[in-house]
Amino acid sequence: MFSQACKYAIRAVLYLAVHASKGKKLGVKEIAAALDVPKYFLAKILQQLSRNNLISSAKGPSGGFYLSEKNVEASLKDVVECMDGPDVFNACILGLPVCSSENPCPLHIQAFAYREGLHYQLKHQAIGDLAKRIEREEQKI
Amino acid sequence: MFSQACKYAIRAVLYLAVHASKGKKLGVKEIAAALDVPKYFLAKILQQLSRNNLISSAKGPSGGFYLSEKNVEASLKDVVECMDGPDVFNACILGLPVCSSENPCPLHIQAFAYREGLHYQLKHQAIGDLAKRIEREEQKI
DNA sequence: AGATAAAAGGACTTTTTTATCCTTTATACA
DNA sequence: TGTATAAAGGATAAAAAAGTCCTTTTATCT
Repeated sequence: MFSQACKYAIRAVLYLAVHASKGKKLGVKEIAAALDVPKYFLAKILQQLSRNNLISSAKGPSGGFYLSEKNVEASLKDVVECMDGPDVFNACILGLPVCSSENPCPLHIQAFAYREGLHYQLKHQAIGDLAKRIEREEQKI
Repeated sequence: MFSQACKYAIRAVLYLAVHASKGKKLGVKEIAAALDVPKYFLAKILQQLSRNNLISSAKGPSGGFYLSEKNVEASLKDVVECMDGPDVFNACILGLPVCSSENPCPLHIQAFAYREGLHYQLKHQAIGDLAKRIEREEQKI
């Protein structure tokens, strides 16, 4: 479903949402260690998220990554599309160039409901709200 | 979700279910042309499916691929697991090593329905039945 | 101003996936 | 029995994804 980079991105964003803030930035090293993820690869991913204004960063001593108030309002759908492109939730499950409700591939019906469901959920939940649930339920990231 | 090889495999199997039979075998070349898929790559995929008894084949003149009566009773879940391994429908969407209903990742609830629903549908529908529907509704493969 | 810390960016390597080609084996049929 | 046909199998090539390293830029603090 998601590329490795996208998985790391989602986890990093959620980790930042829970553990960082403008006053408490986190460096790549810390995040990579906490998530048990390759450090340099994660650095690239955070760069990309930062360039696309999905996370915030500061250089220099006491610098690092965090989520601004604006960032917290975005959704994981934005993160996913930033990493894996805009078609993740629309592409045909069999890779057919044309596949829609009018012109469905043999698995369209089976795949549509579920994919669309995930899409909807990721789209309509703010990262900040998700983070609150994660804290409340003490979920691992 | 599925690897390219897996997508080709699903399409090839359905194509055989609709267009081939023991009395009317199809060669790689024909199938590849019909599906607009790389020929040699498809050959490898058909080999693998054949080795795992998900499709049938015959060498020599008037040889080719087809589905036996047994093959037709299998499900696309078998095809998918043959190509992408047994964990496709169980693996955590974020790649976490432990992720279950008891110990859910932050996206477990959202993803579970999606994956499990597709899994169920692919598992409980025989390839032969799917093929009938494809013919009836004149769907593209 | 100088030293240090951390992200940004570019270049590169490794691994995996996708795709191609060539040789061998099996079989049908004249 | 020889020839042609088609899958099976092995080896390799090309492309994409994952992962690493090095240099530059920006900021902080003394």
